[in-house]
Amino acid sequence: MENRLDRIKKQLHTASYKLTPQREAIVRVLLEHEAEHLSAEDVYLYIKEKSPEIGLATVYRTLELLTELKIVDKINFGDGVSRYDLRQEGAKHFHHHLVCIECGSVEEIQEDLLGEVEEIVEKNWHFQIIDHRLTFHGICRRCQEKATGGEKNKKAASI
Amino acid sequence: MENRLDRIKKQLHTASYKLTPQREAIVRVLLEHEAEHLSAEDVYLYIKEKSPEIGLATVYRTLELLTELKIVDKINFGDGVSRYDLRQEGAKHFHHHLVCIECGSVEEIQEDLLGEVEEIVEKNWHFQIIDHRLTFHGICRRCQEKATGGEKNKKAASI
DNA sequence: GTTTATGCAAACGATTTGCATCTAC
DNA sequence: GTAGATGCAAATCGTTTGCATAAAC
Repeated sequence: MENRLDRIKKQLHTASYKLTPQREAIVRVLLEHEAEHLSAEDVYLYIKEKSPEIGLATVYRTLELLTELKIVDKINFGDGVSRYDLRQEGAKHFHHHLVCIECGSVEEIQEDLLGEVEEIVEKNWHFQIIDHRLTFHGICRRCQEKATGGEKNKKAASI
Repeated sequence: MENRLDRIKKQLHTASYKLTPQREAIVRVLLEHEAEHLSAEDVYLYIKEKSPEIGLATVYRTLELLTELKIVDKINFGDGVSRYDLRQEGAKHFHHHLVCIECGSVEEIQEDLLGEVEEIVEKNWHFQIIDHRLTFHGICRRCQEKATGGEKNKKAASI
């Protein structure tokens, strides 16, 4: 974990960006909450606990910076908020997501399942693929089990 | 085309929504600009040419309505604007998109290329898929040709 | 006639920006 | 010392909402 932080710091340095405590704090929060899909506001609130003087604008600016450097990926599940996801180290491609339309949970698939599909697209559409976004909308395992158990929970979350 | 409009009108009627001229105008615009990926503002401007008294709020409300009825799909390419795409008649799934990071053009893939991938996901992740969003980011054919100084690549894109 | 839809303007929330101040280098 | 980064507040932009009026049924 410490290694990973250091490597990100080096990336910033290499790209000649200054290493401010705010930037470090933001990266730390992302590392500590890797499984969640934090919005800028989420990151801001986490940091505020320890460093109350940070500004939301700085969070936005830093997240944009990290997106440019391909350290994080900016995703949008259609709810009007951008979320920021640490990219797996060395990952060429963005991972996939499973969004539950019942409970809103988001699961990640790290494997790249699109190899064959991309070959087809590159060949038949003459499109040179650089990255992809794949999200499945459906019912997660927990909600499936809930549904078959008792037909009560109906907290629809439409996208 | 006229048939399609009528069928959509019937869908509205069946769901007991009123058939207002505004709603019809919005559907017409969507039908006339099927290849584009119109934002609410785009739709608004197109309609304004012929019916200047329409309000932007009505456009938003109608597009939301059409999304609920699964007549259109709401997409987001990450530029902060929602776009609305007519769904192919009878399509169970959302079509795929090819977004060019050079020129910003958006191409559509109507075929469903995810059959096998979805089987894998349902089986290995126990996730019941209802719909999907798949977007490839890369370089479109035209921009590739531009980059290589006009290298010819005449193979037909057939499937 | 009742219910639903509309248009307008105001409200809203997420994100961006201008600017004076600060800080990493 | 200087270029770049920050914090704050104000501005911006897409979208939603309240409400009185109008139109579809």
